Amino acid sequence: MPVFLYNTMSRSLEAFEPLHDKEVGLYSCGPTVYNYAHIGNLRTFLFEDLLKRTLLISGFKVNHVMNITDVGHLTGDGDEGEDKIEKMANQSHKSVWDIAQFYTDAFFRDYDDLHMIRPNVVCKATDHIQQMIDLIKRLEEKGHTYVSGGNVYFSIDSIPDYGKLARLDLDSLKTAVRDDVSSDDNKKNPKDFVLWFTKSKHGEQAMMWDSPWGKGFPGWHIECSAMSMHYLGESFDIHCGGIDAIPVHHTNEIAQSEAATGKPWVKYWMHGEFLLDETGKMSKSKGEFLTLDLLKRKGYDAMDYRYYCLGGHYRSQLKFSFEALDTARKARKNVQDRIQSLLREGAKKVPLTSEKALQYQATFLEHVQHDLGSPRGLADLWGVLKDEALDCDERYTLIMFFDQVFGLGFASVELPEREDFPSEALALLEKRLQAKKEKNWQLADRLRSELDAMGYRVKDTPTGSSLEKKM
RNA sequence: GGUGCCAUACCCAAGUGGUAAGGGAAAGGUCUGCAAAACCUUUAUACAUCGGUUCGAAUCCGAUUGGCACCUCCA
Repeated sequence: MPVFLYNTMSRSLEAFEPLHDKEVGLYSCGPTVYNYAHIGNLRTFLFEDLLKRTLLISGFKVNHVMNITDVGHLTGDGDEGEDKIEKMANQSHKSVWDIAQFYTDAFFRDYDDLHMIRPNVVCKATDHIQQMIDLIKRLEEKGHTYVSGGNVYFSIDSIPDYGKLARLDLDSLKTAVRDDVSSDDNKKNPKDFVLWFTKSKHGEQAMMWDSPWGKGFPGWHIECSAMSMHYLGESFDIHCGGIDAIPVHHTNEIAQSEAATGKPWVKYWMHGEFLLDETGKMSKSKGEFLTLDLLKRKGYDAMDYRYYCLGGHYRSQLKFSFEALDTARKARKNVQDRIQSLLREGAKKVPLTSEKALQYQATFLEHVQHDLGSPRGLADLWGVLKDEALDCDERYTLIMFFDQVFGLGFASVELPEREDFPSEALALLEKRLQAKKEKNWQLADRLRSELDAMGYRVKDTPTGSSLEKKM
């Protein structure tokens, strides 16, 4: 069963075939480390993790490279722009290196919390300045560049197919439509973009390097081209990122990469849709800055957010709300409760042999291999949890198999231990049991509400009473 | 102005031309001293509207209405 993926380049579903049999070169656009990631940023990384896990379970070997943008990502265009990290450093009176390190660390804490499998290579832009300079030199030799106003520009008119990924109609595009972006008069074509800056209105920066064009710093797009080719070769399989990267960032990456090598660069382009909030696109400046840390402070688990994201397809916009997150939390908890009751029955992993179990496995794979159909996969999970034709071991085994794709940590679900509860709560529970025996319902009910006030729910079963921490 | 996407039950949300997944919520029932939990059952003659193609459309085409994103900060 092949894996079908939606390729932005062809705007259609394609059977996935890597360039080199079962080895996949995967490059994902990493974070710009000037601030915390918000949960919308994280959704894109979760999509990429889902992609990687789906490829892994389908028998591919994945070589995953992700960049860290720690220089060159400007707040605006041309020499108007200010480096995002430099700006943050100035505001907080820290060095740019400290800022980059701080937010890189914060990013990977979220990454780990969300059970995302770390990339094989994480590369920082500032460690690959030489590769970028070399790439710009190649472009220069082939006549794709010009120097104007002190900066090196890529000339989009030097290639025949600029904008093919986004299907841009160059004649009808407006430039600088947004109020906060002004056009750059140094450009021959307003769509040209900077490869190397030596001039910035904001003057000397902390991050500057010598180059054949003078002391300066790289443009934003060049880092992904230089590093991806450095680690994955001049042609590789999959490049992914957020949907916003299509018209500019990825368009420019393709232009400069293919102009430099003369070869097709990336075989499959994949893009994750946005997570929206009530106001529309999620932002770091307006409204509540929704970080994973904030969700955790509000009492959610990182896995609640992961479950929430899996419930929607990666190519659909998802409108975030705490109500929706509550739903995901409840659903995930219900899954865990069911796993616990399987464990109570002594569930263990076994080889799957029954026709029914194998059918579930095949159906699940078909769903996730169909352009990462995680919502269908979750429905399959519920099917397994509820299907009494499966025995306890089969169900447990299937759940563990599915979780290789979900990454929801179901393998670490264990039976709750009584010791998890404070002794005073257990003492109250014991007293209530006694009161019940004596048919002292008043006392029993009072003890139950006391426990409730402490945050514990009493569950009476035929075999006795137990506690459960309320959410 | 250009480009792309979306409108499915109370809410979230899948749907790959063949007769509407799943979750949450709610209601009824079983159980219970009463609750809670658990378990069972129920909840879309139909997928924004109007046309068209087809034996057959939520799925394809066109128009209309409403919403969103992008067009050099952006995941």
